[in-house]
Amino acid sequence: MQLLSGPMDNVDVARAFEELADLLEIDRANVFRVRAYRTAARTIESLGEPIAKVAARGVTALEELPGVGKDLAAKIVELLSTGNLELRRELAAKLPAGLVQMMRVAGVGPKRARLFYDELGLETLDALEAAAKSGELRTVRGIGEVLERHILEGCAAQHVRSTRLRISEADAHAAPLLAYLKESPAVALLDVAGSLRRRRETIGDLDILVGSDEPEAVADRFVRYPDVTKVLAHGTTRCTVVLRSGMQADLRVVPAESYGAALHYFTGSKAHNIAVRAMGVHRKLKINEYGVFRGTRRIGGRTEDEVFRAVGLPWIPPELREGRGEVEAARDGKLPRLLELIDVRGDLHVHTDASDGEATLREMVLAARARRYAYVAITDHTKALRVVQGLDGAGFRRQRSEIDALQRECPDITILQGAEVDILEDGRLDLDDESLGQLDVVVAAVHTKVNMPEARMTDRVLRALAHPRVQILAHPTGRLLGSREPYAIDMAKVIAAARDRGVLLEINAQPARLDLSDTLVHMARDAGVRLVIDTDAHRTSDLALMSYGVDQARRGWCSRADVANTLPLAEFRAILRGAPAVSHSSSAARSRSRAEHAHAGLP
DNA sequence: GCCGTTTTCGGCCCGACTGTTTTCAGTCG
Repeated sequence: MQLLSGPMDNVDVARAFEELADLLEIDRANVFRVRAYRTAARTIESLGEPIAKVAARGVTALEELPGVGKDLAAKIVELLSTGNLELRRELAAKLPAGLVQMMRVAGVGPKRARLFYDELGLETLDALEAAAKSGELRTVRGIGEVLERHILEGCAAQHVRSTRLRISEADAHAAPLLAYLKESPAVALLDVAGSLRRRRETIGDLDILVGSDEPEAVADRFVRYPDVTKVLAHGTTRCTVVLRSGMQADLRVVPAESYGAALHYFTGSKAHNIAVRAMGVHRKLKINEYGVFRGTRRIGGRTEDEVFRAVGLPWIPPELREGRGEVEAARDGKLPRLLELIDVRGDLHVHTDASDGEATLREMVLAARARRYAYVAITDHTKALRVVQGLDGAGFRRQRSEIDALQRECPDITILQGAEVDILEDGRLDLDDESLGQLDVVVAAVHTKVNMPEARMTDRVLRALAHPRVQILAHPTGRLLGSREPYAIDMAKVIAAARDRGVLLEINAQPARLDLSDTLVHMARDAGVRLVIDTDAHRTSDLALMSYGVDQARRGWCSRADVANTLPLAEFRAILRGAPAVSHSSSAARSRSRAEHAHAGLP
């Protein structure tokens, strides 16, 4: 952690607490004290609003956060006001920062890092690597030839730090592995668990659960999977391997009567499991991956539902299991009824080869129709985006007549003409008002000059939202997972402006974007902002990405009512900002009505 | 360091695997 010039955000505060937890662990502090710092770090990182805002409401507001008490609330205030912590300075004075780096090496935890420092004086990762190479490490009690080799490999891996994969990539790796396991007659039950089942936007490793009476046979088949490059652990109920992609995969095998308990346990998250098990403790129950036990008697665990029921809860969808209040909401009967893919009736952000799409207007519309959508908005780029050959006013007028012709051919889906209008550097729109007025849907987005300071970027977007024709703000933070951080922008202000002006905020379903993030979705929903889920499709196959957007909306606690493109067309148009009181063109109205009946499965 | 449907003190989720030593500590999830 460094002293920061600007104010600390939630991630900065969470990282500071995590680092403190590492240092305390090396310092042999009480394990529960260490855990308290980690719990608070998770709470803050997944908070729906800036921690500074909570702090501004007073120290009591901080203490109301789960896992934050008097002491940690004071430390948050200290961090926000000074950028550092007295405790951290004290620990740093006696423990080199390199010890925290050493803990990142697989096989090195707090105990060994401390041992290497105390006995060999190792202070950095490089020193650890050198000691492993020279054989010096083996003079430490508990370190043999094998651990020395593992640590050496771990040091090398630090230099090519493996990153988390996008969820779509993890899906692509998981599917063939699951199919391979399913071929074995020993595999009775099979599910992916972990963060992939919770549908997190990025995935660190694959967790696979099998129900079987022949665990050894399943484990043996798993480690023989052709894509396995390394076996890290090979036990009877648990195996860990590294796949050719560099991704780690864990297998756990349990008997069928334990399957639900194991699925719950391995789905996580850790914070969620701790919350559920704590409820079990109150009821004098022991919950582990083998079942729910009262004393030695198993009282449940064949299904997940039995686990939840044992502690008096309804089943909680995996997407909500992040320890962000879902257990309390379930207890109070306040879980949202999450939307589903089948609820989506249209896609409102679709490109064609008129700008940077790969398919023609006709191909995209037919592909949308094949998904049984009631409506689709064609939203090509405007001309300021030079790299993609956007359209100007004349271009959109030409496209309108093409759309009208195609609409006559395809009465069972309503084709809306829209645009993804560039928000210029000063917040003006890249299309004249008259042309904007001709469009059915106006989607606005920032694409250029993405490195502006926060105040200017925020003003820029707020000015665009103030334009009466802007109806949807696309990929609001501009992030690209793994390659570009979100713009510096005050999303609390953007959300408030969207609410006040009736602008819809997009959940962009592209797996590299998933923008808004789950916590921002939650924050927007709480503020009463309506969302739309769009694929930003540039080819027909992209329309299938809608499921990733739905996953993200579910992680943000959205029900159908929170997402505008679950509405029938007439209702969707009615909530669009600046919508006319009565619908125009009678032929369009007729075709809309037919399309909606088709979607609802009516004659 | 947090927290309260038994508690303001005394708990805190729970187990598997590995490498090492020879009964277990450390790490990991």
